Amino acid sequence: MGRGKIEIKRIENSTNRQVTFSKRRNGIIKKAREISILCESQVSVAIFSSSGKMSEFCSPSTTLPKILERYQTNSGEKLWDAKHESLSVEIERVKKENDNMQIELRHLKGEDLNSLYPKELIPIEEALQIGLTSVREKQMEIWKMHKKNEKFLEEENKQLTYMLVIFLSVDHHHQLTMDGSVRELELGYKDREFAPQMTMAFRVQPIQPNLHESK
Amino acid sequence: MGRGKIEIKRIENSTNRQVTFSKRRNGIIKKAREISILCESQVSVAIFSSSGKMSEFCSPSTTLPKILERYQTNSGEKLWDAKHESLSVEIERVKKENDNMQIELRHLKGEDLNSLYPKELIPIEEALQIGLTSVREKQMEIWKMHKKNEKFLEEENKQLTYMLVIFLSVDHHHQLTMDGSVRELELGYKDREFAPQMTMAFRVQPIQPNLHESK
DNA sequence: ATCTATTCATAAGA
DNA sequence: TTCTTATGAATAGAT
Repeated sequence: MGRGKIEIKRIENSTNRQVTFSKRRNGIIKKAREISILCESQVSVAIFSSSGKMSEFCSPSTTLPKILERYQTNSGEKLWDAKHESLSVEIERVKKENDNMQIELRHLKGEDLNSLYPKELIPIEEALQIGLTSVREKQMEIWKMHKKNEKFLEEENKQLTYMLVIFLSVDHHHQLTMDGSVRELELGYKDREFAPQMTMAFRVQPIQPNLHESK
Repeated sequence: MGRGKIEIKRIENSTNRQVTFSKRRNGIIKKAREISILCESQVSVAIFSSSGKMSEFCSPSTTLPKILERYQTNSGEKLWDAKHESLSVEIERVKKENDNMQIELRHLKGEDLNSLYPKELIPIEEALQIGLTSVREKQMEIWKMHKKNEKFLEEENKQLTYMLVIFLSVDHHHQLTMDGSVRELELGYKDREFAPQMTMAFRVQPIQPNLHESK
C-alpha cells in the first residue's frame, strides 16, 4: 500500500525506517482502538521504537495490570509471579517462626500452660529459673557497681574537702602562691604541684559509667 | 475499506462483530509483526475477544516480561510492583515483629542483659517471677490431680476387693444366684442389684483424664 | 508535514 | 471458517 510494494525486512535507510515506524505505529494504534470499539474487545499494545521511545494503547474501561492479569490466566505464563512467590514463601516462613516464638513467649509468661504436656513444663521452669537467676545476678552486679561508685565518690569528697581545707588554712606568707594555685584550679588544673592527682580524681566520673543512662 | 464504509462504533450484529473481530485481529497482528521487522522495534499486542479468547503478539528476540519491564520503566506506572512492594512491606513488618520477640525471649532467658537499662530489668524480673509462679502452680495442680486420681483408684480397689470377697464368700444355698450374677458381670452389668454402683466405679477412669497424654 | 499512486485490509456476500 | 471482490484505508516514496 504505497507507491511500491516493499519487502518485509529491516529498512536499511535510517530516515525511511524512522518515518515508516511513525506512520505504521499510528496505524496500528488506530486499528487497535477501532477493534476495541467495534468488537468490544480489550486490547493492549506497546511499541518501542529502536531509539527506545514507547507508544502504547490500552482499551478504555480497563488497565494494563488487568490485561496482564488476564494474560497470565490465559497463557498460564508466569510474568511476575515467580518474584512474588518467593516473597510469599519468605513471609510464610517468617510468620511461622513468629508463631513459634509467640507460643514460647506465652509459655514463659505462664500463659496457655494447659496446652502442654506435664513433662513439657519442666524445661520451661528451668528456663525461667535460669532467666530469673541471670536477671537477679545482673541486678546484684549493678547494685555493687552503684555501691562501689558511691564509695569512690565519698573518697573523692574527702580528698576534695581535705584539699580545700589546705587551701583555706594556708598561712599568710604563702598567700601569693595559693592565689596562683586557685586561679589554676579554676582554669582546669594545668600541670603544677597537685594537678596530677586532681586530674585523676576528676577522671573518676567518666571511668565509672553513668549507670542510669548507659546502653 | 471494504464494500462500504463503516462507522467506528460497536457492531450490533453479533455474527458480524465476531467476523470483523477475527479479520481485524489478524490484521493488527500482521501489522505488528511487520513493524517489528521493518523498523527493528519491540512490540507487544494482546487482544481479548468479547468471548474471552486471547490472541497475542510479541516481537521475536524479546519476551513479554521484558517488554513489561520496559513499559514500567518508561511509563513510571506500577504494574506489578505495587503488589511486590506490599509484600516487601509485609516482610519487613513481620521480620521486625520477629526481632522484637527474639529480643524479648533472649532477655527472659537471661541473655543480652547488658544491653538494657537497669530499670528495664525490673519488668523482666517480674514477668519471670509471674511465669515461674504460674508454671509451678500448674505443676502443683497436676500433682494434686495425680494424687486425687490415686486416691480414687485406691478407693476403687477397695470396693472391687470387697465385692470380690462377697462373691467368693457367698454361701452354698445362694450358689445359683451367684452364678447368675457372675454371668451378668461378664456380660456387662445389666441393671440388676449392685450394677449401678459398678457402672459408676468403672466410669472413674474416663472422668479422670490421662494426665500424661492429654493435650 | 503533505501529497498521491499504489498496495492492502476488509465489509459484505456467498 | 474461508473465499471472493468491491471499496475504502494505509502507506511508500516523492515533495
